[in-house]
Amino acid sequence: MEKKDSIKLNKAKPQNFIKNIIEKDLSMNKNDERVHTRFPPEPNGYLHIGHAKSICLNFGLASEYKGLCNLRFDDTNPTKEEVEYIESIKLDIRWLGFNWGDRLFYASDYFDKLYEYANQLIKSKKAYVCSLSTGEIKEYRGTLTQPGRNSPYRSRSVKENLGLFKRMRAGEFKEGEHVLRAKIDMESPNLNMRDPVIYRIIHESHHRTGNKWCIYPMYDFAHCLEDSIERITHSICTLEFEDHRPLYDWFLEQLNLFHPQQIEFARLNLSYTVLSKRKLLELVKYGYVTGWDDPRMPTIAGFRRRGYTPESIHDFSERIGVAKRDSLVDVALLEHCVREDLNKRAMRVMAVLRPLRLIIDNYPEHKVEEIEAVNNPEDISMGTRKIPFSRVLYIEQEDFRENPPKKYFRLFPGQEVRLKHAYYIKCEKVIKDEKTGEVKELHCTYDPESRGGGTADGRKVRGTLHWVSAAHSVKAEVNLYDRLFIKENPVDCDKNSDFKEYINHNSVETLKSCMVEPGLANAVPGSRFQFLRHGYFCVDSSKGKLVFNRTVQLRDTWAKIEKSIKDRKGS
RNA sequence: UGGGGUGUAGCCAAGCGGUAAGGCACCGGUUUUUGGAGCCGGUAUUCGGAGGUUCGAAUCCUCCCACCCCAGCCA
Repeated sequence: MEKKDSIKLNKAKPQNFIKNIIEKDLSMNKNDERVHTRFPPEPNGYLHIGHAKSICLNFGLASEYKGLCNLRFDDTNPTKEEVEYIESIKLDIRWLGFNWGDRLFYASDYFDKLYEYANQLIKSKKAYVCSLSTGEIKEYRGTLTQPGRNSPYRSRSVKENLGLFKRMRAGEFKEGEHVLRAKIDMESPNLNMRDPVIYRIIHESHHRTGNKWCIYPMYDFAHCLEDSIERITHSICTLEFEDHRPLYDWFLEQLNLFHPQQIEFARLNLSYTVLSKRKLLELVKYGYVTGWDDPRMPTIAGFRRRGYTPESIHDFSERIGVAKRDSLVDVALLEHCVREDLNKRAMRVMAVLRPLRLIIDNYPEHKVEEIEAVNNPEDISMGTRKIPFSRVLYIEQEDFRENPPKKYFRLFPGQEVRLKHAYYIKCEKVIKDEKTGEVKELHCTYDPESRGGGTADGRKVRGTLHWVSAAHSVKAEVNLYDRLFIKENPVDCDKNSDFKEYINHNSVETLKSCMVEPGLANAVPGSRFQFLRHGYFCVDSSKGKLVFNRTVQLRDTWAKIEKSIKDRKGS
């Protein structure tokens, strides 16, 4: 009994090290028992599934502990940022179902304050204007194994620094002429502490502050202060910032400000794709994909167009957990998450992707019947619909074999199968192209007593095929997607090769002559369906044409059996 | 040969001195008008390795090994 209860509890509340920290803080009354997180993207690209993990984490933690989560654009570098990205990021977060309320902030909102803090550091002799060139700064910094050397400008007077910094701001200098640096320790084993640059001159217009500024704060200086200003309690970021934490803490201590806690977790890696803005940008720029929202892209926009649901992405991010270990999550888990979600929600329809004509010889020529079909066997409340049935149908090419392999229980000469929702049919004759030998059409007979898919004599058939009535079906285009890369971890390559070498050049197959049941003619863009026995598909918005994108295939046991038969033969 | 991290099944991941959760994948079986879904069952004598402490170690100690991150005026 007791064991059962504890299992239930674990299931209901999976733990991770961040929750442990928060719960400990809460129990010690730290931060007045507040939990306040933030999601701080730089608007320099589209969000991907790795960001979704961070979004779910930050907003999820806030809601679980009755706290708040801010959205903050970390726009401290005008050379890389664009308004287009801001809009896409907001859209993606909303689509995921999160709400930042009235807490939308920008780092650039704090430029005045940040400038004040910098002056304060100068006054307390903790910052100085350095006039070394970029190359010289690098040289003075030393290496991983050798300590750095003090800049000759390190001992400038407070007065001189104040004056120079003011003139930097006034635009009196060219880019690179001077920087403001924190005065810490050039011999620190942590490179980040060797007098890091905290302000640099950039003569470029900023998307929000225009030409008001020509000096911009660096991440390390700005981020901790932004967090502090917003009274963030837990500042969650990825592992590569672990080395920056001492600096994060240093600024807050020097300025004696509210001190959020930085916590680092491992970023998401997903098999058979890449998750870095730089690499995704390359795919877009060089035309490997059609854009940031190409359904093959691991971007949130891509998954949306692919037919993924926000719920499935939440579920995924819950299941992968949060830890500090570098990991490569199997994309099969993500696929499982959408299947599970869509299985419960998607309406079943029949669509023949590669049509093969089938004529029922003993069915009256002009007769049309309306067959009732269940919309979703997982959810009877979704009701039923009528589908036309007639003498000439289309079935799937792969549902017929003239010479069936072992265990094949679809249609072949002499074999009886069921047409889903309709009748039993038996294959009587195969018409082939005389020259190519290609199967052109099938002639079958049906059992009028089997309407609805069962017979009075109770005889069983193994196979059930989907079909559409030729005269009533609607033509559609279907995009079948496969993984974008052929290598599980495309980034794992030696120095002289590139991740692009592992691109799967057959990652999309477009079928232009698919036949779908008539009810789909007016399907709304974005709506999702299960194509019976195929997978989940969603309507892509495109002018005039009916286009479906395959979200994910159904599990295919037969494909596995067939493969194992082939493998056995081969060996 | 500097510093910071991380090693639990094929892939994730819990575990915090009391005798290895859970999910995905995989393999059986059952059921089925989707070769889908469901249901039932199986899969780590052992936690990177070697020592040590302890009645008892994945958990504590010591040494070793492997992998990741850091030398932007990017974030």
